Amino acid sequence: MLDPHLDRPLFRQLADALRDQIITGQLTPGSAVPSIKALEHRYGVSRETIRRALAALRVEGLVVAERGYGTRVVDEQPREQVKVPRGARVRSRMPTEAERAELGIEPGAVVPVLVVTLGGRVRGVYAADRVELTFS
Amino acid sequence: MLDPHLDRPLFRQLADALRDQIITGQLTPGSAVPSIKALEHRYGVSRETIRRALAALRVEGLVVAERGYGTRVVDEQPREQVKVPRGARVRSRMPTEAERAELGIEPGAVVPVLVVTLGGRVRGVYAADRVELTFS
DNA sequence: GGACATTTGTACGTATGTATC
DNA sequence: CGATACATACGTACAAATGTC
Repeated sequence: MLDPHLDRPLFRQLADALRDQIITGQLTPGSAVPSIKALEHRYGVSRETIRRALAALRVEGLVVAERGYGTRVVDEQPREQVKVPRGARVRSRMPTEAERAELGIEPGAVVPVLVVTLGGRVRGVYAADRVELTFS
Repeated sequence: MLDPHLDRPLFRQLADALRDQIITGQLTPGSAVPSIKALEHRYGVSRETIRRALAALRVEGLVVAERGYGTRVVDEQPREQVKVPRGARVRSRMPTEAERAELGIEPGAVVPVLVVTLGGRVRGVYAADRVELTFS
């Protein structure tokens, strides 16, 4: 399955394989990703390789890890519609630690924030996986 | 400086220290972050701990790593102003690999994308570190 | 509550590959 | 070509959180 001789790093090959399983529905939202130990046996690579592959998927926002429990495919939540006033400007970036805490972004989840400003003043900071901005 | 007995993991303490140096201007945009070896000596922790700290800062979009050269503090670019039409909706998420390639997001950089849709159809996908949406 | 197995998190060591200077 | 610097990948050990019996 994984080929150390390919140009692509092993952990990326593994991430590709798992991503494919998520996209094709073999791993469904909310379901558990096989444990690190299981993946070690399944793919014959070391723990670090597994962990880096899972870390890459976390960065893509596809999975979240929970200590003592396991890693699961993210279950998309219904999004709140947030109205953006005229004249506003919108940026997106990664949150600071303080923002993570305030917005309740789970440790291990990689979620951008949407920042709405009006006249240079911040009007709102939103976790990007829970809102959709509307311009109307 | 770093204290293994604190509740906070070493690599996060180190990330905090480096982030502080960036925010306070001791490490200026575009300047080099000390090399992994230098940081090993400076803080007395292992290479992996250093790398995880730097990885955390990359996830925050504060630094980028360049193989064979080093790690440097990101230099914020002037942002293109993109007008959003009435009725549009905007989401933000992490890019797919294909989008990364298309938008020219460097490997190792953690940059969200802004997705503008109108009537359910995608009108634009932008690298979040290079644009600001305006609604007027 | 306590004991235990499972699972992820953290942290160290070591070796090799690859790109830049 | 050599030195430097980051990337990948193996191994090991212990800590911390969770669930089960």
